[in-house]
Amino acid sequence: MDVKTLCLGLLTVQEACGYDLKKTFESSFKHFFPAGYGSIYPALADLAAAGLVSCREIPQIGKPDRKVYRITEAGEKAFIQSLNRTDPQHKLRSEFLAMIYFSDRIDDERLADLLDDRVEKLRESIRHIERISQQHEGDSSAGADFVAGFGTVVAEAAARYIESNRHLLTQTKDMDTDIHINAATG
Amino acid sequence: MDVKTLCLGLLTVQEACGYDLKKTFESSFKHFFPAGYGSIYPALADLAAAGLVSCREIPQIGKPDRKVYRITEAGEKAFIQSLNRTDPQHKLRSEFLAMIYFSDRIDDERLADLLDDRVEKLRESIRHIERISQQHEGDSSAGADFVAGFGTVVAEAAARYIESNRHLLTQTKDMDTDIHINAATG
DNA sequence: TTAGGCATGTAAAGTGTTACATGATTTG
DNA sequence: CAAATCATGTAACACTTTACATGCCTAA
Repeated sequence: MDVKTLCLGLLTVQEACGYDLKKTFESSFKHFFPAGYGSIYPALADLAAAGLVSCREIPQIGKPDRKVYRITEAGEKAFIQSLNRTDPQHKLRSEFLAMIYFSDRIDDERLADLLDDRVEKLRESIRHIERISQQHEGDSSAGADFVAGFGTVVAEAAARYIESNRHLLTQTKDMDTDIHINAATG
Repeated sequence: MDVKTLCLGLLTVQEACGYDLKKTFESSFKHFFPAGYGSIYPALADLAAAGLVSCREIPQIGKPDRKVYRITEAGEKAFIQSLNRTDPQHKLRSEFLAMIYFSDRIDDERLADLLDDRVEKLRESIRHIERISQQHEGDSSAGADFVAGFGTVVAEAAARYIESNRHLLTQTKDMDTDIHINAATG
């Protein structure tokens, strides 16, 4: 399940050009599978070379030709196969948590900024998911809804955890050392 | 904040060889920053070449020499700097969610397996964190505790979300289409 | 007039993953 | 007798990120 396969999957729904796919990545996949032009365009070229998609060039004025990709029968098969073959990974790589692990080496002001920023990014992610869910209102698939809900729930849990436990990290030590596993209900 | 910087950070606490560091990655960082020998050994070599750590070789019988790395003053400085310079990322890349997005193309049996596996991995991760927290009982830093708690809370939220909403993905449709944002407690 | 949207890509650098290669000692 | 632990690393591969390169149209 790399960017290539994901592009193939999106093309099972609708034909699209690289620019379109990038927008879909930005809206629906951003919170769990980010991708930029640098991976999408090469992916499409590879898929075309492998015969899994066909490409039709639409001339435009003042812009590069729009290359519209459409999935082939071989592509459909390959995608279904990849859904059944792959053992899906779920990888987190958090520089944020790595830093916090060393919080005793960070002064309180900087630490507060780090925590504030992270919470703000989580809240922004939640807003983003809400926004796109409203746009797709009604016409979204069960999978899309599930994935959006997952992102919201996990981001909320993370944000609440940070807010409820950040006091444990400040160097002004008081003796309240309980970790609040159950945060206040939002 | 790459593997290199993280190794440097661990060496601010205690001198260690590559093998030791790998164990620390396995125990404390596994759930948010995995790393294997293939990244750790080259990282140590780079750090030594840059003069950020020194290396002392201890001869052993029947094993390769144990290379014990100790941080230098330049290394301490570089680490503190990296804690203040870097804008920390927090990246998720989930093939699992990508697959679920296309759940309407997956048959119910396979889908159930995918969801079961993910929940089991989340629970295993929670048990893992609990286990290592008990081992470090008392002598762990505030940062380490915070990061462990974060992992637990987020994994629990994810597992509960999956359990509470998986019925929405099965193709045997009943008309109950509510997303359960607030899952059952405990 | 400036920012943002539309539309394509390449090239190099950076990083991580996986497989390979070796081998004694201890524990079950 | 098999598996795990200790202990090192390299090499090839995969993949992504970032910067570069181009340029018009539209809306504020």
